[in-house]
Amino acid sequence: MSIELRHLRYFAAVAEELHFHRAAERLNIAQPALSRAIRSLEGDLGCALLTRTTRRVALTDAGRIFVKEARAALHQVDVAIALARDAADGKIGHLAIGYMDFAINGPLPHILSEFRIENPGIAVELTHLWTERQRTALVTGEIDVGFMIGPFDAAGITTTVVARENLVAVLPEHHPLASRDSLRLEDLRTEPFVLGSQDTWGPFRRLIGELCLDAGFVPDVVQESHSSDGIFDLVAAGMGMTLYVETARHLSLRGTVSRPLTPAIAQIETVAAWRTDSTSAAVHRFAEYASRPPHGAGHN
Amino acid sequence: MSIELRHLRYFAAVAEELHFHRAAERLNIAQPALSRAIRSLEGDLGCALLTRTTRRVALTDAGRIFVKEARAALHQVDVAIALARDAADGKIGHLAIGYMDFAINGPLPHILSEFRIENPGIAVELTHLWTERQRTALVTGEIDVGFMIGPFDAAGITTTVVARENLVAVLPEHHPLASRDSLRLEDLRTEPFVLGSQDTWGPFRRLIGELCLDAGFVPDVVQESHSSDGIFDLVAAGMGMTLYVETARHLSLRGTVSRPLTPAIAQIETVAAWRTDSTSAAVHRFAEYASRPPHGAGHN
DNA sequence: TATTTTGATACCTAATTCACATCAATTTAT
DNA sequence: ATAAATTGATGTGAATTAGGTATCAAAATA
Repeated sequence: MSIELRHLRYFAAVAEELHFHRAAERLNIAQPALSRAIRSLEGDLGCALLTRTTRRVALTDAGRIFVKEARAALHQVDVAIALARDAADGKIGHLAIGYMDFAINGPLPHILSEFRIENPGIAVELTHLWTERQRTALVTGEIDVGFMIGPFDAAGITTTVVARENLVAVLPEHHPLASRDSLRLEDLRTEPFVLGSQDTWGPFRRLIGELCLDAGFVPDVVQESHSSDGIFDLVAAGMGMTLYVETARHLSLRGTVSRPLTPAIAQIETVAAWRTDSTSAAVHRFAEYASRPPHGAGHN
Repeated sequence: MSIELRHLRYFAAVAEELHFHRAAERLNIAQPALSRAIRSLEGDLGCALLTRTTRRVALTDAGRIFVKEARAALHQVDVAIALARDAADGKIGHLAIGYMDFAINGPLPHILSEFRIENPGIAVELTHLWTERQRTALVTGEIDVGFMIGPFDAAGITTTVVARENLVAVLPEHHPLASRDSLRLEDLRTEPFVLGSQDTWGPFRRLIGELCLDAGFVPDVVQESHSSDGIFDLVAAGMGMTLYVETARHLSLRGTVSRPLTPAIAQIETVAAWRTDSTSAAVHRFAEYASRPPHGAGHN
């Protein structure tokens, strides 16, 4: 009735052997079945592909062109099959990742570079999103994986902690307190603060607020910024000081210095999160990398 | 057992509708058959293409990639079918044409240009071959169509006359006889002749020989050349004169002049020839053009 | 003239595909 | 909360079809 891949496979074999018996042997079928299949194919096409005398088989012009195109079609099917399997194995695919500042300045680059080297077939797309925004992005499928401040509880979302860091105070380079090796939170009672904006840095702002309250004061926020860079620039400009995660040490080359807070009053968690019911093998594969204990530059 | 186009067609429909019942309707089959076919496809692939709840159907990553590739495969099959049919109709194909000098200086360009304009899908390959050589080339399939001096009789070869021309005498520009409007063959009795070489211009040489003998002399051949250009160059250089078909008038801009032979003692036939049993639709199509009566510049 | 080669045909069997009826799970409506 | 509707999966029997064996017919070869 209609043309199937079987017909193409059979015809390709006949076109190569130019001999029904040998072609049938190669296809592991009997010669009459092959003869009939080819005739049926010709019938469906409405044109002859072969000229057969009882002694010789030859391709017609149409046959010559058809084998070429049919082979291409068969190859394309093989490609489709191979790619589907690779995709199922998570060898190829697409991954939309959302991240916030602590992640990109912390564990994310390392996780990402390892992942990309070992999974070159997976295209990764990075989007900067504040923690709260990632919640909806995960649910809508806008992103497959999110990196945000923990703890992060949401129905149907699985998380794993990728970093657990102490806080540091970040001060202008020439600030009086910069001469000390470490600081207590209470020492900052009267200092002007530069912090992330309330709307985009919600969870971290709330955390800072609680810690300061525990230390017996309300921070005097003199400036806000949406970005880490903005905050550091303001600190460097002497507008005030800020609290950040340890990793900020790496960034202390812009007129700021960072000093550990002692005692270690809080551990800031950065978590990776993805939909628990995700069918994406790429996500599962990535989740493994995110769940590995941090290597090297960790702090213990 | 093995993946067939049916599976791809079915899956493409499901992937578009994301609904088994609607997809089945579009495919004109019942829903259970579709469900089973897709499961069988997934089994063959060894991976899931769809996630189905009882209420919702969604593509997996593998499914997303597989539809794309499967669609490409289906398209390639359609292309194969369309091209095979076009080839059978002679809309596309390949044509190897052999020609000798009279043809390329005569009717061939016109036939060819009409043919190529109206059959842009057929690739034409031209080969210069002397008449005798075309006989074997036709049989071996080296060429599909030949243009040569007629009559041309060979088993299994069909011919059609594409030109029937009178002879002209071609003289050096300043030759005494050039002053006359027309010449009789007898006038050339004592002239030196430049003719095509015996081995490659066999039929024409024999013809000239017979005509001269009828006129009561044997031509004094002082020079030979394999090519028309070579002959004309030798004539222009004053080595002698030659006989050629009328069409040579078009070429009389190289120090030669041509004068009709009167009375018209011979009609030189140029014929097109092809294998009678040719399966090539391109050949049949071309044969139509060759068999059309010559237009325009003909002589009657 | 006999033999071999090779594709086509006849006939039968086995596998596959499909449709109908039905089920089970889930969502929607009342 | 319960009934109804939606939707994909499953069971079963029927029909189509692909394949195998035996055989034929034509052409080349000895």
